Amino acid sequence: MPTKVAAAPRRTRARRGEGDRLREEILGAAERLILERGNIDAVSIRAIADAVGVTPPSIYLHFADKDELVFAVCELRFREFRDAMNAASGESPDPTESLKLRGLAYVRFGQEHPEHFRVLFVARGEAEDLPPGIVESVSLLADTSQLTTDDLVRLAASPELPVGTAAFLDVVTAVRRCMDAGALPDGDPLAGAVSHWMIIHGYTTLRLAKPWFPFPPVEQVLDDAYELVRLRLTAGTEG
Amino acid sequence: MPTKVAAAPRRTRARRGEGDRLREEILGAAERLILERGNIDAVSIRAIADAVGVTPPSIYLHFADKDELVFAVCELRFREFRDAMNAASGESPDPTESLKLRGLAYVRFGQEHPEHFRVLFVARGEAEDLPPGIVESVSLLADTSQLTTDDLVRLAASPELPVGTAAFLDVVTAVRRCMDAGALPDGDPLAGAVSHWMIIHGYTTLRLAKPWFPFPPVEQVLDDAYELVRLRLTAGTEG
DNA sequence: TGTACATCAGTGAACGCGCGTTCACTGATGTAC
DNA sequence: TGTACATCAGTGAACGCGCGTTCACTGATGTAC
Repeated sequence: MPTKVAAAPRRTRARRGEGDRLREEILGAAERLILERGNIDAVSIRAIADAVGVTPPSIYLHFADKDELVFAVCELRFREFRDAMNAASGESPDPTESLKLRGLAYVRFGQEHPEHFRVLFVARGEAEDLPPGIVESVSLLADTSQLTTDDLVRLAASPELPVGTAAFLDVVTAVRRCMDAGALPDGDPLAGAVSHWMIIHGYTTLRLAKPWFPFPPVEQVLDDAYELVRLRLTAGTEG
Repeated sequence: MPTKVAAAPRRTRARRGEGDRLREEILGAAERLILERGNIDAVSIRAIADAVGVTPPSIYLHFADKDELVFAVCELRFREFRDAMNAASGESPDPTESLKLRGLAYVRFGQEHPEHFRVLFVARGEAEDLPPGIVESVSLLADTSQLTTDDLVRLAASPELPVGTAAFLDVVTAVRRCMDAGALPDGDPLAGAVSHWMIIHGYTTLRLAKPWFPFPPVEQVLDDAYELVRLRLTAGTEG
């Protein structure tokens, strides 16, 4: 597995105080390379340095080691992912349509950035190396069903929240809005959001893994996902 | 990432004509090592040879290269996976219960053999390197809705079918049985099976990727999956 | 029954490679006087 | 305005490592006569 990459022309040296410029360029190149190649292990420090037009040791001026660099890239991409979801969601004033557009954006993100998607949602989660702050933010999910829509919006906007949790809270809020509008029955919006996530995620990952399989069109899955949320909200209030 | 493994005691040499014995041992060790470590790339030829108690070149007596070995392991494990599904499914005479048990076995398989699961269902599917025979078997799925339950059973039993396709046909058959028993409405059992697969797969992969997240208990997901299948069968006959 | 020989399951040493990371350094840029 | 100097963004060469794979070989096992 060769890791050669068209080397960028030697870049001009940053001026004093502009050291962060290289940091940004490294992040950009790493992101691009991860996207191009399949595996994150297949992207080497050397390849990243080459792409930026710099020597490998320069990377260590900005990141302690490879893990720190990979983590930084993920954070960045997770933020972009969340923004994409919210942008798609905002394209319709109708909460039902808005939730479906959110699902559509999820599927599209997986299709268009399969490697970043893999890093964000598929890479094995180790119990030992939890993202910082995730434990607190999860315990906070415990009683979202008591919160109003405004509470949820405020919560999702907290800057100290891990971006993954915030992105999930956006979905909870979207479900909650459907309930507010009377489009979905009252119930626990978190349970509904989880159901939505599961089926959309299943569809996205299976399409990536088995591209030859005759999966149904995305519109049908979005409709099914919506009805599944209804099902869960109803079942939840019954039980 | 060290790849050292407790080396097995030097094994006794196979007798003439028993060359396949080593082949089996290699497959067993490879399977075990893939299961232990996360990544399949993290399992080296050397580690496998060590675990078997043999030198690395011996591997090449039985497999052309590493890819061929990995493929053989997957085939083997896919068969075990399918057997596990069918065994679980057979534990109840009730078709509804049987379908749910099948889903439960899927989730359990993912939980208990996360790395094999990853290899079978998560690894990126490249359009160029399709498993042999998959194209024919997929085109064969086109009109399963016309087939009787017996037809489906016979089809799934065809020995020349790729084991993945066969395992999926087992699910189609399970859905079809629910229709036969009147537990589910008439419709396209293939569409129902895909829906079932999507949500169960989504649940399984998300639990693996985000072990800290408060996902609902598996029983609830199995119930939801069943109702989702009903939803799809109904929607399919309407549209 | 004894022996020469072909077969075949493995061995041992080495190959070239790309990797992450370290270390001593260089030379342009800005600052103090 | 001119110069000595500290700062800092990088460089270049090398480290030790594990990898997949190759190649010439060895020595036990079975077979033919």
